[in-house]
Amino acid sequence: MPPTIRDVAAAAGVSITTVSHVLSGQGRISEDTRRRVTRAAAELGYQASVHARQLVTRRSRTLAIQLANSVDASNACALVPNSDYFLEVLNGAAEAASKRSYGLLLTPADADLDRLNAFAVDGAILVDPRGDEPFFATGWCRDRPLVTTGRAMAAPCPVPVVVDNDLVAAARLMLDHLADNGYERPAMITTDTSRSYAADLVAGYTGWAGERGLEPVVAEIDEPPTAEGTAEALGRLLDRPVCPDAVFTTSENLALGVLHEARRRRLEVPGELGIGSAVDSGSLQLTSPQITGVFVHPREVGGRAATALMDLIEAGAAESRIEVPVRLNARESTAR
Amino acid sequence: MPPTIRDVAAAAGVSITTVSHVLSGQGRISEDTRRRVTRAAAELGYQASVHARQLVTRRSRTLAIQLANSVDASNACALVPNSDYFLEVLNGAAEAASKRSYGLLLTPADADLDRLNAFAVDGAILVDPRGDEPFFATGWCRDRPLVTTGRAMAAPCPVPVVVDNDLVAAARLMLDHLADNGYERPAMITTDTSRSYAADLVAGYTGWAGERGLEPVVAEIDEPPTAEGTAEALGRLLDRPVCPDAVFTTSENLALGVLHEARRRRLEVPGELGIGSAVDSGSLQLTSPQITGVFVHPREVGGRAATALMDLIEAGAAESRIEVPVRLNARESTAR
DNA sequence: AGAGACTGCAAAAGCGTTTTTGCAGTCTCT
DNA sequence: AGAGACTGCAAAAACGCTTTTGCAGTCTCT
Repeated sequence: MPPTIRDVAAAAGVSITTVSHVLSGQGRISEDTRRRVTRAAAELGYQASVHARQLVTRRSRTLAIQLANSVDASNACALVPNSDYFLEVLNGAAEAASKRSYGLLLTPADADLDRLNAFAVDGAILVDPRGDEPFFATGWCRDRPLVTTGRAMAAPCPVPVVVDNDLVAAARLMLDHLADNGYERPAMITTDTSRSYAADLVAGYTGWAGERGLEPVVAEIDEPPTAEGTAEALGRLLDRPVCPDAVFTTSENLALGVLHEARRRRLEVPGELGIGSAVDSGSLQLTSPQITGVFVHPREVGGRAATALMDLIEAGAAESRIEVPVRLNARESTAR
Repeated sequence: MPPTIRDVAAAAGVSITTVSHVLSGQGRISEDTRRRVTRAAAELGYQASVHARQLVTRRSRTLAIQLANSVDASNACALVPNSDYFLEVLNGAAEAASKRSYGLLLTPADADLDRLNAFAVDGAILVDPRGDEPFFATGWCRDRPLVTTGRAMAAPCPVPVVVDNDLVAAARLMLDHLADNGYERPAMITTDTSRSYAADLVAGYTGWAGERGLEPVVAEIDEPPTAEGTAEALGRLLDRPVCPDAVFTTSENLALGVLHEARRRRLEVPGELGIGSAVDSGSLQLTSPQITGVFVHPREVGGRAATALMDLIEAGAAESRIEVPVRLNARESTAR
């Protein structure tokens, strides 16, 4: 049995109150007593019980974080999807949390309300949720603050803080860039539009096309997005009577899949087909040609979300909508 | 204030003992009482306090996990390094933990002992640690079990469970493959050899070279490994009087960097230079040419580590050394 | 019919902290 | 010298559960 505060008090010849005060730097304690207690604690190797402390302070300095829990290609659950974007959001959140001595808890992907409630967390960050996650159930969000990245479109209750990019504008940025480079018939490949980022991008695309009198051409692929599904979607687009001359994808992996399939079909990129990804990533720079993408500052997204959540926990308030800017990184795949 | 067990007891007209027993399925309770309590709990929206429960059970069903906490290229701390390997280990651990209702806590990268002790975890998984991490301090590992992936070479205390690949054999597998394909002067590029996987690979390489009477040529690059550092290391190797005809790297990112630099130097791969990575990854299949790698089953590594840790926590015992097999995935970068 | 087993529930003892309150004793001032 | 402020510490009340123990009352036997 590890030593308790009582053992330290006995060893130092003081009350447990005094021990607590010394170790937490509270109260008025004489220099002499302070030294005695500190020494006794060190000699016993005393470490305050986290559980007892958390019970009384009602804080755990832990944030739950759930990344759009897709199922990966091998049908294995991926708590952290294999995507630079989520990884960067996670790292941004981790960095911000770390600075204020918070930890990040990856909750089981398939956990229901009861299982979620078994974890001691002060709040949760939901990255690109749909809104049907158990975190939105009253039993969870009544007591603990929630921050989302992207809007939870199916959420039954309002969320106090939403961190988001203006992805409608991002779509326009990319499409204008394609038009500037002489592409006349951009098509779009998207994943499941039940998440707001995909919905926004599609909305941006259809709006833009509408203004120009173009017929919007959108191929939606099934979850989970696979290389085969992407190839098949590209095939559907290319088989149309009026064949698109550029493809705009909602994620980096789709863009990589499109490039791969284009190469297989001996389509020249960027000559015969332009490719642009709505989410930039380091991996888009390692291809040849390198792929154009919209950089959405994922690290900042994660960081702002974590910071807002901690503010909500500690101060009870935070900015309710945080918009992170986007930037187009033009590369070879759209330069003809 | 959320309802407590006392509120439920009052509403159902029973003692708190009975409420606890009903909700946890313990003890002998009549069907009628059971229903009354269940209804009262549901009506009040009662959720047992995690903190109180954890205090008395002394369990949090949470595992700390720390991934070789390097610093990434931009000098930002990366709790989850941008590498398929770590991501897969993490997902493997998450999946295994999820199955048994455990969560995974990413602890602050720079946390000292006191800050680590502020988190309620039942044990920790250290992925490729060096041994100087605060988890190895007596104040931590005395009370809680520890499992490592790879051997913590500088650890002050023995670790109850180590999950590892036979990377000496992995190196030989790759080198034999290179020799079979006609490469005669393989060189090696490695990261920091203070982690056991790099040390083992280097040992495997020098042993293999010694047996064949070859002079081992090893370039070690500084932490953190960058594209520039890799390019520079490759340059050093190529400038030697006897120029290597193949490069064996300790990680996927090094291999990608080598391929990139080789292309820049107009070196033909695999013709003039063979490339093999000691750690396979999905990204090695997206390059052209695709890169040969040794698949080390990272998902299984993470899964076995988490399972062993949970066994240690619940049963107090687990297999002490777990070896995960390796497999060579030969691809275009070594096929001449 | 009486002994023993069984049933259904409550009382109470923790679990190990934090924090408020209170109380002697000592200082400082007029 | 006496009032008031200040100092250094302890007592005790939470925090909200789990779990052991005990105790009536009811059954089941011989």
